[in-house]
Amino acid sequence: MNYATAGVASSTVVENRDVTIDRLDRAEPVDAARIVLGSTLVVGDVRIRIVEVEAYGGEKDGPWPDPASHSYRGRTPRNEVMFGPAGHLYVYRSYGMHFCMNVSYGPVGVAGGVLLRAGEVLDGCATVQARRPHVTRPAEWARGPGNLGSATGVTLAENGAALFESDSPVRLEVAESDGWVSGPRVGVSTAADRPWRFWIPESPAVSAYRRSPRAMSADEQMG
DNA sequence: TTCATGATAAGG
DNA sequence: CTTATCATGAAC
Repeated sequence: MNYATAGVASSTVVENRDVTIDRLDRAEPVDAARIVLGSTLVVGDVRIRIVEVEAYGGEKDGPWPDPASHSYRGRTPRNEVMFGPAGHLYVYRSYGMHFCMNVSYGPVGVAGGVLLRAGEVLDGCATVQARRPHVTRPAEWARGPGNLGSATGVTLAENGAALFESDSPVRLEVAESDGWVSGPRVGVSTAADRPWRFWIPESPAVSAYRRSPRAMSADEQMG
């Protein structure tokens, strides 16, 4: 895929809460995605290193119009969290059966979210294995956004959780990733070629790229 | 490679 | 009411 670009990050230091929230509040979509990539998601005794994310923008009239975003057509009960303060968890039910997680970014009133697509289970393996009894390979426990939701046990009950508060049921510990790659987003039927998917190339938990069958290719658009 | 699954939201 | 969607696992 010729969309791929790459970069190298600077450190592996875990940032403090206020710095992280401030960075997310001011972030553009691709900045927000790079902040979240490489961080550790903590739910109970389960710790998962996020190795694949996608940036989603917001409203048609906002700073990052994105027809593939749930918030493109305005505020609804489902996407409310995307419009709230940065650093909160937006959980949605995908295709009626899976729970997928996003990290909100941008100032209050401006919608934005980073979809968590895959991760490596660092701790709580027994808990995850119990939730995913038919999956034996650890690399596949949290590969794909629906599987990540399944591995963590997160549901709509955790929607809106403050990811940087110590008493939150879902938390995020931000650290810089060693390196990253970007390419087109998965599964979206519009703006599919926008290179807003980011992943850590050496990770075995990165999900396979699967373009939406409804997404028009660049060639088709040209006629 | 295609299909069933089935909540949420938009459009007729 | 009908159709599309930030997906997955199983069937073909």
